[in-house]
Amino acid sequence: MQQDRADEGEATVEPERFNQARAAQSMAVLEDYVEMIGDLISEFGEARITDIAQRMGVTHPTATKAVSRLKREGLAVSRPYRGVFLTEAGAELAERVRMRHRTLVDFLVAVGVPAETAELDAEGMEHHVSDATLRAFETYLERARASDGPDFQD
Amino acid sequence: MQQDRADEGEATVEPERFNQARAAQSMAVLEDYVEMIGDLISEFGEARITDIAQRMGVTHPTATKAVSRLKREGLAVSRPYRGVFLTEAGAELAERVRMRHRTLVDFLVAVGVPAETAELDAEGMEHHVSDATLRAFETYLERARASDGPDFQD
DNA sequence: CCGCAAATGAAGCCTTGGCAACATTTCTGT
DNA sequence: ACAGAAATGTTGCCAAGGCTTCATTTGCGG
Repeated sequence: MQQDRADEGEATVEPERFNQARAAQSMAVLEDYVEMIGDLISEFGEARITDIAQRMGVTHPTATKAVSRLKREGLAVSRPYRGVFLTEAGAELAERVRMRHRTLVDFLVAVGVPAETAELDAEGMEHHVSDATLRAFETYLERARASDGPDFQD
Repeated sequence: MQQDRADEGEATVEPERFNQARAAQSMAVLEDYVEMIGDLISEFGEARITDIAQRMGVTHPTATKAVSRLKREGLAVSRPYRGVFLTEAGAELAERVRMRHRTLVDFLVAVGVPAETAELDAEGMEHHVSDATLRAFETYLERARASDGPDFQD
């Protein structure tokens, strides 16, 4: 293919950016479910389809489908008419997701985002926060806490 | 429905969070395309399907379908075998998206995220940044610039 | 002005993630 | 112990956003 116009140098790397964002997006739902299942297990010892569906704000067939995918990906296990449980990989992912979520929310609040908004935005943003960025947030939080930021309300 | 367990108070609002994230997600692709089309129009005076596809990192039928959706949503116009153009609403959205993207990247860099990473992460994150959060970022940037941040490497 | 390559369109397929409707299994209370 | 309710599973539908393959239109060079 010859593009006599669209190759100002960046056009070559540009697509990669979007592909990466799309990849992150495909993990997003899995992450949400895994985290939610982890929460339910912590609270009740098991995660029932009904509870998952309710908390995720979807109908139960949707939750079932998601769980199937989790099982296929080796993140969860379950038997018919029984609760859903996380595999080791699933539990690990859940923990990572939970920590990332917490860090992001704390960070947003620290830079002046209202707590409620931070919670809402974090839900969507978190899946796109890379390790490098997360580390930057953590560093920022440490410094902010150390220097007791002027207008930080933590 | 009666759930004797899953109503610790927060279970009622929880789903809303996810619904909102899902809604944002559904706009994400549109936003990307609109911004990209805006870029192409700025550069070449029109946006050709081929160029759009190339920059988005997708095949041309995918780009065509996306443009169809944009047209349906009243964000773009086009005639068969001709370039794609933005409606007023589309141009407005493109501008908003572009500014939000820029603010987010600047902000990330300001808090210590490496420039390249910031660019990559922003691509996914931006679609979930609410106006309130964006304002907080802007405020932060203003202050940081004013006080010439102590340990910020800008 | 005509042919051929490039660009665009059209059709059909896949997966994901929603949904509703219906079938089946568990569980619970009498 | 059993009937009805609740939970779960199954099936089939839809739209979005990918893809490939094939048809058509543009537009350029000879």
